[in-house]
Amino acid sequence: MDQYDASAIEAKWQARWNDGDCFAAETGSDKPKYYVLEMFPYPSGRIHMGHVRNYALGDVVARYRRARGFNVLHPMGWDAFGLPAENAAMERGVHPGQWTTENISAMRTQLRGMGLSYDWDRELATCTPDYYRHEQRMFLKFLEKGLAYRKESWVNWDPVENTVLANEQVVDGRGWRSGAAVERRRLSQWFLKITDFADELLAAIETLDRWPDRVRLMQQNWIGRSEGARVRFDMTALAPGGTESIEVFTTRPDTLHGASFLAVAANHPLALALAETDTDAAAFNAECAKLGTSEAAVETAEKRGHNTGLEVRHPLVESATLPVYIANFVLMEYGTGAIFGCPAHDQRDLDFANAYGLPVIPVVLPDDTDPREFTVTDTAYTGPGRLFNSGDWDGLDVESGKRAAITALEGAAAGSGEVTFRLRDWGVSRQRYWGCPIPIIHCDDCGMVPVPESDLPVELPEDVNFEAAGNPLSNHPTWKHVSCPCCGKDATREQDTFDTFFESSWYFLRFVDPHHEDGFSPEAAAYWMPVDQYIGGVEHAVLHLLYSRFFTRALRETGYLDFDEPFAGLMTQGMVCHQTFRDGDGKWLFPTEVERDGESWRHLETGAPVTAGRIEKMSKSKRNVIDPELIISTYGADTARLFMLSDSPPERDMEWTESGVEGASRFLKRLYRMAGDPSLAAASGPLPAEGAGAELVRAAHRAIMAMSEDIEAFRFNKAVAQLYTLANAVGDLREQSPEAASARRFAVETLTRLLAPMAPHIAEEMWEALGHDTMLATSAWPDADPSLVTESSIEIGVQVNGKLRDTVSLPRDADEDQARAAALASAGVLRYLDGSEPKKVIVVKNRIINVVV
RNA sequence: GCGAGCGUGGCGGAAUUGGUAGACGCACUGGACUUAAAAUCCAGAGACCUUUGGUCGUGGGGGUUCGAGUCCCCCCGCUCGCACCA
Repeated sequence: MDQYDASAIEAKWQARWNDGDCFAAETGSDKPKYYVLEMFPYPSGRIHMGHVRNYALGDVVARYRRARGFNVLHPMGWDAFGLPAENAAMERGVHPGQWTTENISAMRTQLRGMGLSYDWDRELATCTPDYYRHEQRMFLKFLEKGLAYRKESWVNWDPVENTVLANEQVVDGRGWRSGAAVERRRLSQWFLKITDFADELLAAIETLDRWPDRVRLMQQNWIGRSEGARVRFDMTALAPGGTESIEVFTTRPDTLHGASFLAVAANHPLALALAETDTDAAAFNAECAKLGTSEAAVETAEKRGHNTGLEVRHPLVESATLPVYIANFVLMEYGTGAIFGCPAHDQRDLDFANAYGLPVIPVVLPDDTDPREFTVTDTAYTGPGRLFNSGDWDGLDVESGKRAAITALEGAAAGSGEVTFRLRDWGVSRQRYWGCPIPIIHCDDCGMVPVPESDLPVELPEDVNFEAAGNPLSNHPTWKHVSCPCCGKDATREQDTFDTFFESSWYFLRFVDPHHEDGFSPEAAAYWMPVDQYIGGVEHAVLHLLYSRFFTRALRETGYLDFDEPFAGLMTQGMVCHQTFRDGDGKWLFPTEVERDGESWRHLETGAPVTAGRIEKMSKSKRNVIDPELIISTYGADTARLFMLSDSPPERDMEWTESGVEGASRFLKRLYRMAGDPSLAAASGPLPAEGAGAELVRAAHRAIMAMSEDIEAFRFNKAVAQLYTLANAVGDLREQSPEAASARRFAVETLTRLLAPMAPHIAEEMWEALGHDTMLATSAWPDADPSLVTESSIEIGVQVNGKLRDTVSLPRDADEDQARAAALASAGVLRYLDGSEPKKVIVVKNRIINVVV
């Protein structure tokens, strides 16, 4: 057998798989289905190591399930709308569509070179009208159902580029490209009513038992459900803006008797009304608006307020009144934009009360505390206890107090129990060209008119100009001008496009039926969905994964499908990291620019010393990237894939090292030599039933069992270790006999089949070398014979007083007397017994023997 | 601040319900082969000691147990998520 030539072998098998159409998902199969999906990539132009890891993981699952007899759906596509395409258009004058298409074809070639078992017939790109026309229709259905609406909201506006910026594109308050100070601007935006599903999305998290706890928790926190009460405080006199009362949300209605002030947000309607006549209030509001809500600003900002001079009545205590402040720590975005302050039991309220000399009235008494000795000065008490200073509620615990308060509020018609969520509706409008057009027409007479279904898709115009500032769709001379579908009058198209998360919220449904004229058929969705295993980066823990969960429900409400959860199993992979390097000037260097110099590093060309820095996530800015294409051309795709799976568990960050790649490559070459051993091809006799050869056969069966368990539990690093262990066992069998050769052949064949999901090309080549004319890609997984998995005798540790002193070899399942006798006769125990009887002997079958002396 | 997770050799990491800590790999050391190197193969390897044996050892300290990486309590450190959420 020749030297292992990765590129030739890999090309050969990729062609054969392709010719055999080996990875097509079957329609109408009676096999159980399995849908494995990796988060589809943005077509940036080249794959990076994160992709390699993601797809290597997914392909193991796909190939394993296929071998296990499942009808596997394993598709790939392109999340093809987005900002980088527009930037390329502006910087290089190339059309975003052309740029994207070229990138897709380059990346498709790269992915094909990895030998991933995709059903390429289902490939999709979200930027094609054939894809986005379906989501335009979905949107119109949402609109019909009241799940989409338009309203004014605040956005980050870049005054130089005349466009909205995403939060990530605002750096230190300035546009990332223009450098202009970003303005807050109110714009009419489309929203999807994800909040309608807040309770449902939260409750169903419990059913996602094959999701990482971390992600489930993040979604819970993001949705942020709070139970409490809405309380109305009436003004003592009519306030500016015709304000008769202020509504407040609280989670602690039990502390109402401790209320000593009311505070509203600086952009609360009352504050805005006051500002019209009160210059001090106006100044305060302006100051609050400037402060911003950045982490640092919040941390250092003191609690400040503006006393409006207005007063409200306490809703439950006759004749009691409270002053009303505008306060910088009250947010309009949460609850009602107003709070009542109970300084004794809320730290922020206490800080505020101390700053403005407001009363601090404790109403919750910690257990076993004397009320006369309980005071609150600097630290609010938020723990459990009994109510006091609270009239009828005195003596109640906090939970009972909350219920009593809600009952009392309802009785006084001053409030009621309420649940508030942190989750906000999803704003989907973007002032961008390279996205899906929102299928709405604005008519002066008819208002907002949906584009009739027969006119879909609303396609992006091709001839756009990126030279001018602003949205190219608005600048286009003709595109926006249409006649109103209702009255026929001149009207204009909506010129915003959808947030690109819109496309990724349903692509997994398009894959199940990629040529269906309605996007997908309910039957195909019912058969394939949910995705059995979804794999991708944890950075989508909230956004994409929450949007998709919402979208699935919205599609349920609009009759597209009849289930709730799109992803039954989720695995979040860790990042691929690499050492960083800098030269003497602190400039980042590529790993390909440096070489080892004993213990340290030097520049490959200049020889200048190089500082090796931290191991960090691969990123262009720090240049600590390795191009997958370089690895594949040097070592082959199998090596890259195997190394990705070795050593580190998939959910953890891993370090890409040259020595690690070398190790994986060495191992594959060793296996290749093993399979090419001519003595194996000649071996044809029966497998040995005893002796060293039989032990090797047993080892192979153990490997099948262990490997299967490890793959199913996504412990791929351990699965790789099983391969090494079996390979070592093959090497350890020195016996030269026909029986040994048969055993060796069986072990190497097993090894080859177990290797196939991880390093599929070389496994096929080995399989062929072993004399087979079948393909592993379409072969069944080997079965482990349970009777051969267990070893007949085991080494058991013998402890004296809990410390290991010896080991004894015992038959499996040896009884207690036998184990005890063997232990007491062992040299390690005799040394400690010193002729006397042991106090006690503990025997744990097949595990341990502990002699207590 | 709140919430969650994690601390195991030089490194990545193994270790069912508490039961022989360090599987497997990387790096390392020695040997074989070679004129030599690479590759390959074989062997070794937690630390320390008075080395047929012993002591220590899973971030630190205590506890439960015949027995603790694993369970309980208290600290220390790191990572991630959310963050003026009423």
